[in-house]
Amino acid sequence: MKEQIKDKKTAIMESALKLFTERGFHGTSTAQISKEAGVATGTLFNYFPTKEDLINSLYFEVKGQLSQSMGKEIEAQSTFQDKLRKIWSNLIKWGVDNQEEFLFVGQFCSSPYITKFTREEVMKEYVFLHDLVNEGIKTGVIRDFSAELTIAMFYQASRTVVNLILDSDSSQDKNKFIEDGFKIIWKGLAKK
Amino acid sequence: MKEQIKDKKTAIMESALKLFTERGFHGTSTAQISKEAGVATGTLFNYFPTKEDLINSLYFEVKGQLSQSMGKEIEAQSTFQDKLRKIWSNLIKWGVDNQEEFLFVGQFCSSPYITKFTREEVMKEYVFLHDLVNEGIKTGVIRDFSAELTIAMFYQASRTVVNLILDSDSSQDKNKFIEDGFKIIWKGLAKK
DNA sequence: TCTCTAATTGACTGATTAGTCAGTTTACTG
DNA sequence: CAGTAAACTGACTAATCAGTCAATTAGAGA
Repeated sequence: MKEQIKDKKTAIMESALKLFTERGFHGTSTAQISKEAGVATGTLFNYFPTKEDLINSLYFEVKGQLSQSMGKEIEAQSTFQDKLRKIWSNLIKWGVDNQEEFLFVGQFCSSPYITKFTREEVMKEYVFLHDLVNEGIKTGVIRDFSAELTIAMFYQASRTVVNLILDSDSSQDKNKFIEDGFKIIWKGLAKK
Repeated sequence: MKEQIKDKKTAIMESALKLFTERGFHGTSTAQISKEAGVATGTLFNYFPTKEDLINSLYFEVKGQLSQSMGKEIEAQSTFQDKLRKIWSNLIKWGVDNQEEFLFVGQFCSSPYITKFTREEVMKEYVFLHDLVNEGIKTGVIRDFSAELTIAMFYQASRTVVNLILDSDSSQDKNKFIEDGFKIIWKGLAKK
């Protein structure tokens, strides 16, 4: 039964994710979500007391996945620049490979749903990025701006590149965007 | 009567803008909008055949305002860097001074409402930015990346800074964010 | 003042919404 | 097998939705 539980719950979350990115939060009804998941309406409310709970759970789930993908194989990188480069490509790969999740995060973050509390709560998962940036500043590899600004500029730049890739038809532009995007943000942040 | 028309129409648009940023598109009903505007429901549908028409009109209106603010006093600037610097501060000033409009644009652009067509349609207003960037590339002031990438990185960086300012309590951080943000994006884009 | 036209109104409609709950099925235990 | 607890169902509800339209109001010209 444990397996069943997970099956239905994930089915609901997957359907919700798909429909939310297609039609928006309020544009998607709980009835549509349960139908798409092949589940009764009541089951949805068994797992998520309200629709807003579902949206929030989805956001934490997706942000967790993103944060995990982001940190992959960083230790294997020797220089600070290589580490940042790896995070850069991890972020972009995640966005391109998980288009729905990527769009969902964008939608959620620009929506009135997100509170300052939620944003700060999620930020906790990015402590290691914060530490890395502070280390880079201390060792003089990157310029001494506030870590908040540095991280935000870096993260949003990666989102910009993903959006360009998703809009672009040609797949050869893809790598150019990734390379050139990093050139821009790295030169902007690096000390020399 | 001409005056009346404009009064009611703008009242509707202003109320819609306010409520959309507070509660999202689907989260705001046409009844709420008309009530807030001090107008009957029927009047709203007199000016905007459907709710989607209202949202779209609002987007074009707001983007027009933004594009106008962005280009202010550029001719007065002599160097290319000064021009970009002016656009940078214009963009940020607009976002900070027109918070609702700023958030609305963000919400709309990340929503499923926006089509590739709408995005391209709005892009036409930014031809002068495109020209400026191409000129910068040709004269060797900025690095030779695709104008699309350059503009997107620059524009999104300015949005990032506005978001940081809106989240920040201290007003002395504000100028620091604007200054440092430009340092980052300029060094990233400039040739030397 | 009267007339005509266009703007405005808000009660109304059929459809849809988030969420409920009494009853049914399922799977495990003893 | 019987007993039980939890998962699951879907018809149901009160509220709300986008959009309509017949009736009313207001202003401009004669």
